[in-house]
Amino acid sequence: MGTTQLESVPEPKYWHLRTVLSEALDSEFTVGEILPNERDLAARFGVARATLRQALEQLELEGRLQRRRGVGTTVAPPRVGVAVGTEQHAWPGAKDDVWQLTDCALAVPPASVADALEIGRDEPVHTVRRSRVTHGQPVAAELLHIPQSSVPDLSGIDAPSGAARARAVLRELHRLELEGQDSAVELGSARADDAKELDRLPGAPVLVVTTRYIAEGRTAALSVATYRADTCRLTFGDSGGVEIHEDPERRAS
Amino acid sequence: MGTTQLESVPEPKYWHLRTVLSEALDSEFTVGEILPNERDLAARFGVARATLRQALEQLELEGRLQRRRGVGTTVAPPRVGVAVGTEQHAWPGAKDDVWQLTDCALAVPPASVADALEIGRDEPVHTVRRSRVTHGQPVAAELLHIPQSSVPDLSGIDAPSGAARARAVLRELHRLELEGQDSAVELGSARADDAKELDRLPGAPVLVVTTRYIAEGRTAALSVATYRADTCRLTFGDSGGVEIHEDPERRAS
DNA sequence: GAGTGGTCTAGACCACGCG
DNA sequence: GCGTGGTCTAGACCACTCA
Repeated sequence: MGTTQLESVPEPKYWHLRTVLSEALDSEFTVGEILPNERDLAARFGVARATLRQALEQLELEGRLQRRRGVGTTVAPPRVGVAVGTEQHAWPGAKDDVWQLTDCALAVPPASVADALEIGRDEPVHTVRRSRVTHGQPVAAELLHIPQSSVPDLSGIDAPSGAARARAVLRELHRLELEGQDSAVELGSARADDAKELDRLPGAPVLVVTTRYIAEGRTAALSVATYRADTCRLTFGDSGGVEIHEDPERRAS
Repeated sequence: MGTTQLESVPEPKYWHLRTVLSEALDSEFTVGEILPNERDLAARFGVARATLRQALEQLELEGRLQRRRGVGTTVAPPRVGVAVGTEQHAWPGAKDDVWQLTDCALAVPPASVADALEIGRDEPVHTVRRSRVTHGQPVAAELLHIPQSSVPDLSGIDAPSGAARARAVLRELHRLELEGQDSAVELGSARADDAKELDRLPGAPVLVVTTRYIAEGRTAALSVATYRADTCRLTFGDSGGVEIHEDPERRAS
């Protein structure tokens, strides 16, 4: 390890502070423990509160800290591994699915969704809202867009909205044969409604997972799932959720 | 771009500003165009520079803007899709691999890497450094950790380091039969050296992809790849890199 | 050297959770 | 009502790029 040396160009205070705090978290704090408040910490390190906050923001982004207004700053537990892709593809809402259905509505989607579904921009689609909870914590909010052509036989469904309607839409969707799926992950920021569902403030960093479900040679459904970036590690592949715990900043290499 | 309007709303100024700027980017700017400088923009919207910067930071996180010290703020192109997982698993460095080998060294890895490789914490491993370039831009830096037990037959390799040695190590690794692999994605912040390679400042948000390569019933290699979160969309599955372009903030839903 | 974004300060007030 | 983190201000200076 031992890398701390004089540098021709001094690093920013907040960055140095981040390192110092990070090491303190490793050695002197336990998960869930409450840190001193920001004003005290800033005074202790002899910096302005804004500078201290910059360091805390970094650490929060890295999943080391959790801050809550009106409460305080606590040491975060290690990120939870959340399986988002498995070897065997499956429709959303298949059995042993971890999502909770919350709502369903028929409406015209944003243009980007219409384009991905390869439908007209004025064509309404069924949009199922789901949420995902792990270890008692909300980790993701999802909008699942299903064009009417994928579920043509929805007659006899009387529920105009709500979880009952969502179940009916998914049941219809499952009649199609799933031919494939692919996903993309990118960084985003939580809109107000997602933020609320994820128990975060608007603008909080999220990992946006966009999944296309292919059936009958076309995109039969499109999922846009918003995961809390601070608490989640998304796992893909054979052994979803199993213990890798690589440190995302790799301080000690 | 509108002028001095900022009506009193319950939402924070910087958030509203972000929305206003985002809409202006959609309608009044083209990719690569230079925005007015921060001092002018702040004055135009009647806010302090720090507040304006908070809005710009959000937009940069979302991949809408690119800021460079000494130069200015420009409108970013859409994120590039980067394939990081395919249906057919393959060793790193196999043919039609997009990575550039830069270096290789034998050293004791960080504890987290040793644990993931299921080796002793004092055992040295070969660490290959690679970088990935797309469309002329650096998008990722990787450390590939290979325990000595995976490449037992490295005699006759004289190069003590450098790309030549890296090639030799990978060639040896390919003699094993790859049985499986799995990946995890999480948010991190760039260390100084990765930041330099990615042409970003330290602490820049990155997507850290950790991949375990399984051979002979154990973890034969561990890759920790750091992707620029502002410019990349990581794709998994059948049709890596093909055109989905979901907006990560989904403004218009 | 001029102009840009990046860092930092020392304050102020606000919104929220909880007793 | 009090303490917390969240927002905001109006400055200052630094580091960098480029003509």
